[in-house]
Amino acid sequence: MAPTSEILTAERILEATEEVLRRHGPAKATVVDVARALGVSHGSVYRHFRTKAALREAVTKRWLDRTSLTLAGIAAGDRDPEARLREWLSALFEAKRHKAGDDPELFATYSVLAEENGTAVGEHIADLAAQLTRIIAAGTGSGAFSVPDPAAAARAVFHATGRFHDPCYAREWTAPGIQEEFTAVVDLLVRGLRP
Amino acid sequence: MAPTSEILTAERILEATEEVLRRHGPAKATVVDVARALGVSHGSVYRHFRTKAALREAVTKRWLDRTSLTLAGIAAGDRDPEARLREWLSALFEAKRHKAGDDPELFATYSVLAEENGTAVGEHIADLAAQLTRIIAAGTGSGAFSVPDPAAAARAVFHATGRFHDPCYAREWTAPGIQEEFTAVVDLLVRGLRP
DNA sequence: GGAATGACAGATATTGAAATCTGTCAGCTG
DNA sequence: CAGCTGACAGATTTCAATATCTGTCATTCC
Repeated sequence: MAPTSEILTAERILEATEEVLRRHGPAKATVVDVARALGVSHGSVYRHFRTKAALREAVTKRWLDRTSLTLAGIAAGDRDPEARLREWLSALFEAKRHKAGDDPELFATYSVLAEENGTAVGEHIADLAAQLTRIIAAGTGSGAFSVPDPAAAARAVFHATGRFHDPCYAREWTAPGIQEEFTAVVDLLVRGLRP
Repeated sequence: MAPTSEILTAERILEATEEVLRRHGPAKATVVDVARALGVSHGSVYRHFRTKAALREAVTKRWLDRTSLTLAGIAAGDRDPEARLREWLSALFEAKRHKAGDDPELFATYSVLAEENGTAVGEHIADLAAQLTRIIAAGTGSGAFSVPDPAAAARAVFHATGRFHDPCYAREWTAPGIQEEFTAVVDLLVRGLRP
């Protein structure tokens, strides 16, 4: 089960940590568990990550980066900016909603990790805001949108749609009518961006 | 300290409960504490409130109603709808921000109460949304706004400004630049409401 | 010699017994 | 007799002893 033959890398530790977090949850996942899963002593884990907090932060970053990547594909698309904006926001909502709905425990686990890694989350949000900025800037270029500051508008759009991507609202994502709420907010924002 | 002379009313119990919650916090405030503060036995409290949960819900409702009342004054004002909308949203944000900033512990206490009383919060939100609906409907009447469904638009505006009134964002209300973020979101929404 | 180990000290979490609390109700009291 | 009390059973919380974990480092092992 635990291949001691392979070299111990940061990558393998991160994978084992994700598995331990999935199995035990954020409160009970220990460094000793991770070491056990890898068939090494916990001292070896500390050779690659200075503290438990650093290990958890690295796992959090990996998780956040995976979402960023999917959305980056949409942001870089060639559809007209308004459609791209709607698609991007829908994709973000869909992704979050499915993660929360398919495996609530795992989602709760990563929500806890996100809570304790404000910095990593901040960078992730900055990354997403940058993607939004590119879409909105493309819109101002093509005349589809008209805003004084695309970056500020992007942050505003991101904040205004928080209800549909912030984990603290996860429990409401299964409520009936949530899709209509989402559409209503996006429609209002898109109208606000147009000339 | 505890005037046993007066008649024990639901009102007096609610006041004592607020005081106990303020002193001990939501986790340690017990029905026995409330009874002690009133100089009566805890059995008497149960004569007015069937359960501890019912008592806490009543306190929550009172607290929420106090906010609703202040805002109702603005919603019923006679300024032009756009100014009234901006004023109403600013007042909501200001009220929350001050409550959270002036006495963080009390705010945290009431946030916990709100968490456990989803129904009361739901009614409060419906109430606020109704106030917003009145403002927006006035705007569609005067031609300041143009929306197909004022009630839906009101909900959308309320949800889109969640970052500036939902307790789960309280920690960000002291961040520098929050006022600019607020203005950016409100500007975007107001533009979206205009014809 | 570079990577891994495991014993260790201090910090944190778990556990189960004791204390407190919730909700009820028969009876007291004014 | 309407309102209040206080004893009670079962649920929940507290607390201190016990166990586990984190992070270090001298030592071991290829």
